Order: sequence, then structure tokens, then C-alpha cells
Amino acid sequence: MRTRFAPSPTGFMHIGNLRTAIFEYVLAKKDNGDFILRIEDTDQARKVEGAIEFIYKTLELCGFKIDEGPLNPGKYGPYIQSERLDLYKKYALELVEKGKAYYCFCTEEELEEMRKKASLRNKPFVYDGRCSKLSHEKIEENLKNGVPYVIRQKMPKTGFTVVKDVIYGDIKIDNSILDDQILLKSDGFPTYNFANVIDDHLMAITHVIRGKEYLDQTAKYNLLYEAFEWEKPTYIHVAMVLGEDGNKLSKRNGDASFMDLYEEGYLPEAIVNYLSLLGWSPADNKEVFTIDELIQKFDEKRISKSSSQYDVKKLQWFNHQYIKEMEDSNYLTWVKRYFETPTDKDEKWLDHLLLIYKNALNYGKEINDLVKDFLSDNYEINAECREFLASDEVIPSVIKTFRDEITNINWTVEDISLAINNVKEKVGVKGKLLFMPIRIVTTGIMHGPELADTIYLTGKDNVMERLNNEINK
RNA sequence: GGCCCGUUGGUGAAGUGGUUAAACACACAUGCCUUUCACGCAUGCAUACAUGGGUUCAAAUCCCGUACGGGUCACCA
Repeated sequence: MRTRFAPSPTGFMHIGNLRTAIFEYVLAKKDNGDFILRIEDTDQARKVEGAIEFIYKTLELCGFKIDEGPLNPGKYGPYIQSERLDLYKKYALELVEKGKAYYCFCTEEELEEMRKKASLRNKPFVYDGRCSKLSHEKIEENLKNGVPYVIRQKMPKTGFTVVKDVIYGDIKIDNSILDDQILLKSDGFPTYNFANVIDDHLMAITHVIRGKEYLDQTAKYNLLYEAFEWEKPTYIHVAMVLGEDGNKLSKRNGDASFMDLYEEGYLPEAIVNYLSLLGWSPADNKEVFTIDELIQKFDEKRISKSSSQYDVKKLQWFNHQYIKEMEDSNYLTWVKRYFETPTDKDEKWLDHLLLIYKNALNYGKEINDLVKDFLSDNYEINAECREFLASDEVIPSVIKTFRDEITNINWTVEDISLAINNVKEKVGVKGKLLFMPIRIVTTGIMHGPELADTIYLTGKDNVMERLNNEINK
């Protein structure tokens, strides 16, 4: 089995594209097959510098190995369409020779006129095939004079073409709506559809996974395969992924791309895991799985017919699961990539702090929010805290006893913990009345992580000073 | 407009004629745990099978119509 991912080099990959790549990769690997990368750059205007490297990087981050592609060619190269122009021309001319395609010299203006006439009659425009009736002499003459031309395929005008699709079954398309499709443009470039068919065949692609928007057009593809008498690949059309608002994903709409998510601190394995479940579900109930497990489980027949909506919340949940499972040391190097709050604390202190938030974190950049109270110098006991401190008469003695308990201890989390316990016994309070006063006075914040860690990180000098200030007030 | 496809709760979805009085997961709510927040655990929630008709002893599951949504009709990919 051979599958391919065939993006345009735009330097942007939204999650819908990536999901298609996941399915293609996983389908091939399930069969020990090859996953091919082909760059479709027949639209030179949209080409972006460095886009090929970008695509490699994205797929690599996702854990996909490209078996053949522009940077690691196999025997079916080249893998960039703009380098295959002679091939397309050769095959287009072959069809002309066989009488299955013809030169068309119609100008843009003539076509525009035909379109107008068609829309006046409220009919879809279908090219009338007038150039297919040109005499040999006329064609030769035009070619000799350098009249611009395109090559069009002769399409049947009656009957219907059946598209076989793994997900949608057999789709009947009426041939009468099929235009004599252009194979080669006047600039010598192939049309997308033509290049696709030629390449998929020449690269021995066996299974094509692509967006559902190509479903209708597949009839044209089939007619091309038939004209060449080539074997058709298996088609698997997948429904779209919609944005959070239920609309089509788009860069303009500000929808997240893979790189955006990556830079926000979403783990590629979490993204892949989540995306694989959009429009597909495994036969068992498990949702969290590695790529290898996905390869085992994957069954293209279970791909859904209807489109699905992207949901950040669920992605966050997946990401959270993966973060929790990380080794501490891996976690630290990872989270530091997203940590951008300036601080003069030493590394050990920082590691301690970051580790405290490991299983609370949904995505990398969120660490800055979680940690900001710790790193700001705005110690202040606000009104709400004051209110609590005044709520019970035992509170002052909790604070005083705690001050006394920690005055002479070793500054470790364990000993601070012990000190808190001693306060509990000596003053005879527990629960909120015990911990809240200590927390408020030492940190100025009502909520935070483990109290002993919090106090430890706040530092003995700070803590003593704050306690003393409160007591001497 | 013609043609094609789709429609299970806020979201992802299971389910393809009969113990499904429709699973599971996210989200949400509540409770427990705990030293607060979070984590974890538990429970609950949600007027979920678009709609009308038909087939059948039996329909989310099959058929037809309707509505709604999407796609597609380029010398764009």
C-alpha cells in the first residue's frame, strides 16, 4: 500500500489538512506501506519560501516518517510538481494522439461569452467542444503561428460515471454536466486535477485520502484513468473539520494551525491523538493512545460521513493527559520553552515551582498565568483576605504560633510541613482556620498550590518579615 | 440554480432492524478527598436520534418526501 500527502507549499497547515495527513500516514503504516510527500506547486503565485522544510518539520514533530519526498527522494521522483512539467505534457499529448484530447485555442474572451450565454439561460456552463472540430490543417497552422492553446480532454456527453468511495459508497455523476476538462494550461502547467492523476499513477499510489470537496470531481479523475487505461486508486473521501464556530476552517478566521497550537504549548502527540478522533473513532472505547496504537486500531471504514467541529477544550484535556504522564525532567525542559516570565530566581527554585504545576497545566504557555502570583512582588493583603483574618479570634494565635515554630527550623518543605502540624496541635485548630491564616499572611493569596511548598518557595526572609509585620501590627 | 453529500445532547461520538427505558469521552453542575485552588474520585445534567410519511410484529438503524446544513459546477488548488 502506498499513500501520499500532497499539500500546496503555502507555509501554513491547518488542522484539517493535518488530520488528512494522519489518516494517510496511519493507513499506510497499518499495512507496512509507504507514505509519500508530494508538493503541489502548480500555482506558482501561492508558493512560499521554505514551505517544504516547514512541511517536513510539521510531519516530523507529529512523529511521521516520510518514506519518499522532495528531501528524501525514492525512485518515483521528482516529488515537486513544478519539476515534472515535461511528464504532464508528454501524457497530455499522448491523449491527443489517441484522439481522446484536443487542442483548444479559445480565448478568455470567447469563454467568457459562452459563460454569459449559459448563465442567461440559467444553465451551468459546459464548454461546447468547438475546438475539437478543428481541422488538422487549422491546428497545425495555429501551432505554427504560436497561438496560445490549452489541451482539453473529450468527455462523454451522455450516460453517467460511477465514483467508488470507501466511505460514501457508489456515487453516480451525470456525464452531461462534465466539461471537456483542461489538462494543460496555456502556460504549460498542468491543471491540478490532471497533475494529480498523472502523479498518483506514476508514483504507484494505491489509496487516496482527501477532502470530501473532491468527491464530485472524482468522476473526472475516473474518466482520465479510463482514457489512459490505468488502474484507479482506492478513494477515501473524508468530511471536513469545522472551526469552533461551526464554520469552515480558515487562516483568515484566525483558526488555529498546527504550528499555532505547537507554539501555544500543545504536544504534537496530543494534537495527533485528538485530531485522529475527529471524524473517526476506534472500535474499542479508548480515547488516549499513541501513534503506534492508532496504527493498530485504525480502520478506514470507521471514518464518519459527516463533518465535525474542532473543540479546544477537548484538545486541552488530551494535552493535559499527556503532560501529566511526562517524566519530570522532560517536563521541565519542555515547559521552559513556554515559560517567559522574567525572574531572577535560581534554577533549582524555578524547577520546584514549575513542577508544582505539572498536573494542573493544560498547555505550555498557561504556565505563565499559573505562576504569575509567585513571581510578582505585589505582596498585599486585600480586603477579602482581611475579612477572613478577622473572622475568628483564634487566628492571631495561629499566626504567632506558626512564626515561633518556623523561626528555628531547617528551611525544607518537610520541616515546614511539620511546623504547620505543630501549630495544629498547640493551638488546637484544624482545616481552614489553620491553613488560611498562614497562607494569607505568608503569601497574600488565598488560593495556590501545597502550602508547605508555597511557603518554602516564598523564602524564609520574606515569610518571617511578613509574619512579624502582621503580628506587630 | 443544476448536481452531490450530510443531519444522534453545547462538542466529539457508539450504535447499521429487537435487553440501547440510546454507551463512552469533553464541557458543565454537585459531592467526596484534601490544607485553599487544582489534581483525583463519585454522582448528576442535559427536553440528543432534523421532520413528515411508509415498510415491519419491531426502526436512530430500511424506503420516499420535506426542511436545514455543507460541498461542487475555473486556464485555483
